[in-house]
Amino acid sequence: MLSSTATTELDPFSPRTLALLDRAAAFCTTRASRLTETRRLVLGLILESRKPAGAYDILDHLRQYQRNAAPPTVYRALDFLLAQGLIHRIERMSAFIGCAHRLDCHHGNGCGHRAQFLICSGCGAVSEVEDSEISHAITSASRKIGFKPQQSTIEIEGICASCQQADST
Amino acid sequence: MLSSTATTELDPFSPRTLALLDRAAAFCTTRASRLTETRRLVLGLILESRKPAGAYDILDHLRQYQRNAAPPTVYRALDFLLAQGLIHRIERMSAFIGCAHRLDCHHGNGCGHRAQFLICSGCGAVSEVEDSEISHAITSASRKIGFKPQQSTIEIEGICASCQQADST
DNA sequence: ATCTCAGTCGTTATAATATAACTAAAGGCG
DNA sequence: CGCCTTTAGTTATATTATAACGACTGAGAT
Ligand SMILES: [Zn+2]
Ligand SMILES: [Zn+2]
Ligand SMILES: [Zn+2]
Ligand SMILES: [Zn+2]
Repeated sequence: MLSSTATTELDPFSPRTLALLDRAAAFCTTRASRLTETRRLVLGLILESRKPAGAYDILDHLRQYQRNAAPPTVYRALDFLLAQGLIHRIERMSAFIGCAHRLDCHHGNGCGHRAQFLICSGCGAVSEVEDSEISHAITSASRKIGFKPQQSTIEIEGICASCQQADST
Repeated sequence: MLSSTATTELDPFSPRTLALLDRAAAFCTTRASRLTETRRLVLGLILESRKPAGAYDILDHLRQYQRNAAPPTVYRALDFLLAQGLIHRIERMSAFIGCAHRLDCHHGNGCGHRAQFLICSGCGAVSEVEDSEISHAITSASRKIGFKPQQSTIEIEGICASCQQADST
């Protein structure tokens, strides 16, 4: 599930991932939270994966760098990363992806967001979008019945643009 | 997790549930699918529960009526009921609820629908709604990036109306 | 009537995901 | 340093879900 583009034992990540990890480190500094080595490795492994990474996939890869890693090692790191908003959990897949918004956008760090996820059943890729129309519709539908929404899971399964092209050839 | 309003060993369900089971049986007849005794029991147990029922909760209760029920017994019944659209799986809870639309509405049986679920973090109740604004927003957001949506998981966690009242007293 | 095939179910074992509980080490701070 | 909080190691276990295989059942076909 995780791609294997590791270069060295000591610094396994691609330049892109390293840049994102630097952003994550800076972000954690501003929040006075600690991106420890284990947490950084877990985030890096998630960012390297082109598909959502399962906890035990992450564990397998983590063990290349920390021999004695165990399930709690990974789940604690995941809990931390979720709490910081650096990753998302995809419920339908029991798997985790990096937050595109937190690490990739140019709106500045720390702004909250309400994301939706488009899951391609062809290639398994998941893309994160932030559509205000969906968010508003959810808020308004909730209000209609007196429900006070706090957190949403929006996961849309279907076929991504590139898989549609691949099919039509 | 399941309420215990069973009346007799042989016919454990409330009048309301019995009526819904009758509808389910009629619905299955129209589709030439078989609502067997085990499947009927599992659906009944789900309908009796005021909260989403986990597979192993269902199993515990099912064993009162079928001593040798095992996990596959329940999961097979759940697979069938999901395929018929008689229940939904709530991903965030790994649990199952009856489909309000299929069994309760007056639009006639067999019409598909795109439901959303409001999960109360106070009382654990889940209500199913069908909001076209949300559905349209999802379709339109998907189209914007060339994604072809097929199936959505929309789960909104928050506080239901009655829990809000309870808090404010 | 019996054959056969698909669908259903019983049974056992195991896979996959996640957490509890306790101990030890590490880091911030007076 | 000594104290306290956070983080991590370790073992065991809980929770959710499926694989695999054989037996039974019931509806048509021969
Ligand atoms: Zn995000
Ligand atoms: Zn795709
Ligand atoms: Zn429904
Ligand atoms: Zn409530």
